[in-house]
Amino acid sequence: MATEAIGEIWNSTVREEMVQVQKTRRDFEGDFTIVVFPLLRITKQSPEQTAEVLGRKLEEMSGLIAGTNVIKGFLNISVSHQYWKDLLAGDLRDPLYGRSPVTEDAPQVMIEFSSPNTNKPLHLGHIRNNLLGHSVSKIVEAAGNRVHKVNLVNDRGIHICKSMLAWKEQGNGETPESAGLKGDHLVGRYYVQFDTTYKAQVKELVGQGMSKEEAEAEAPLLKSAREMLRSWEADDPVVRRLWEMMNGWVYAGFDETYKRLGISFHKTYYESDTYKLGRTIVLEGLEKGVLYTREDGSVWADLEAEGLDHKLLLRSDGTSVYMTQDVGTAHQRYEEYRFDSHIYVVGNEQNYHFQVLSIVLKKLGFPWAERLYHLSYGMVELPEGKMKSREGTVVDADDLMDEMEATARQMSEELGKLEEYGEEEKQRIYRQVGMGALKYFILKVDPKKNMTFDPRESVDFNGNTGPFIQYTYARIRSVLRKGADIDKSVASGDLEEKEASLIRMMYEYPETVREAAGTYNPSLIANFLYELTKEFNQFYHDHSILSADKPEQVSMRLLLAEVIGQVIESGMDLLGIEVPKRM
RNA sequence: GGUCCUGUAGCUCAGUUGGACAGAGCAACAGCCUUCUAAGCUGUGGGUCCCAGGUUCGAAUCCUGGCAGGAUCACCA
Repeated sequence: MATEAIGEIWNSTVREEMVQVQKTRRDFEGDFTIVVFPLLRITKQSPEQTAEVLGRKLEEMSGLIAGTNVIKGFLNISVSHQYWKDLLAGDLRDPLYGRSPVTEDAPQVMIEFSSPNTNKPLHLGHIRNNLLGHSVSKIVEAAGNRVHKVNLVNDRGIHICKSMLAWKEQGNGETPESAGLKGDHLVGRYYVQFDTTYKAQVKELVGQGMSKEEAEAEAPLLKSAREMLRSWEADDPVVRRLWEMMNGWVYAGFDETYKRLGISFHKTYYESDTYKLGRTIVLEGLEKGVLYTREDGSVWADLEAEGLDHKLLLRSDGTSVYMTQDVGTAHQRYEEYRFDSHIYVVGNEQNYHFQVLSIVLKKLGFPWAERLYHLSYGMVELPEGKMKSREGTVVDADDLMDEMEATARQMSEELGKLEEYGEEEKQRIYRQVGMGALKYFILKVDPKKNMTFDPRESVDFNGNTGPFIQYTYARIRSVLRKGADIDKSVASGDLEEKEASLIRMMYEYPETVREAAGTYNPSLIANFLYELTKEFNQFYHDHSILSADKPEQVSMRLLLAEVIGQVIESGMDLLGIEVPKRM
């Protein structure tokens, strides 16, 4: 509309992007602002004049505009309160507001996340991965795509053999039941056990005069692990049985952790099934001349034209490497799903890998290579530095969740809330609040950034946190319970500025969801929710809802509260966070 | 050394396609619970947006060059 107005006044055509419409900043009056600086070349007038003239024209043209004001080169437009009221009584009441329907022929998005190793329990880094993957799946789905969540379990290899070996030699038949431990923790313990014994052996060999490198390669324990891997690959039934048993323990443990985190997958792939994939494709590429062979028989891709190095694709013994497998699984998944895009949620330490993967697939002639997207996230660091499993400085996922819930309980008891509720309901609320704090803390940060996590202080329950948003939601539920018999359909009181501002904020929700889906960035939604919640809290503080002056005003404010509750619920759902009805 | 990412208040982080005096929370200090939940609200203090150039009416944002931190460059996954 603004473009038309400009056309009429100054008799020239302007392109859409020359007219910048944005949200008016808080300290100025108005809802939307047009920045007129780009238009000056057309208008040949001062910024103030241009804005004045344009403002008057727009007021004439549209009944929705209640007024305009000009400050420097900024034309602030106030939208009529009637417009906001209509929005409140209309679109905003839809529980699916902000979400696009997923149709039969909607684009298909495949998203791979979690991807754990079966030799140790999940830690804080995995939590970030899992939460991101889960939330992005929800967001992408809310934007109208068909989403397939998949997990690729790294269940084979020398590292798995290490814990198997340690258990075999020193485990005395211990099981999760006999040890009273989650299976993944038990297996993780043997992985550490291996490392300890291995280091002792290396030290001893060095003491006997061996060089460190030599000792590391010659330590009998490592040799046994290699031997075990060979037996595994040769399908040795004894080794396979041990492998299946111990992996079974780990899966049971992971399932528990996943359940607690609230995440799930449509399909799980296992590397033991896929590790040979990709070989055929690579050999075809070799025939086509896209790849080359070295003297020893190994197969390589030359990526120097792309500014990268040479990359190994098949070992000299003809076996696959990680890259080869990923080429294979991507191909397999494309054949299976014909995905329109494929997101890999993997830490930024693998940026190079995914850069290469995409190039190699393109070289091999797959047009869908461009549809792969690496959602790369930063590391989670502790105040004292990086987490190192060998130094015991990892934050275990299960322990962390325990702590969060315990803190939620302690907090709640100190505040003396929930006293009249049953133990079961209390438990549920502690869980929701504790997990809400954890999830929100991680998701509110831009994925690509490294973040520091202080288990003692960082995860707070005040301020820009999950519990703050949950708390606001609980208050909304409370006021709705008390006003349950008030008719919300007669909502027609006058809108105060703060109320209009809340509606305007919600007006931006759908765009925020779209943007978050386009950039795979849940933090946009988290920060949006915080802004909205904070604004509502302020409103709630100095405006009474149930005892407003006029009945229609009570009705309107209740409706407003209800709608905000819905948006919070919807947004938190996209983050994978539950909202308690009371807390 | 090559490539990629990051650098904003004491700390943890926001900052929309370049726009108005750079924002929150935590921490510190001062207030507010007989009234819909005080996990809340109000106020005060706190900034060379890493540095230097450039583009622009306008730069935390874009470009170039530095500096600092992180990741990565395996016949590991």
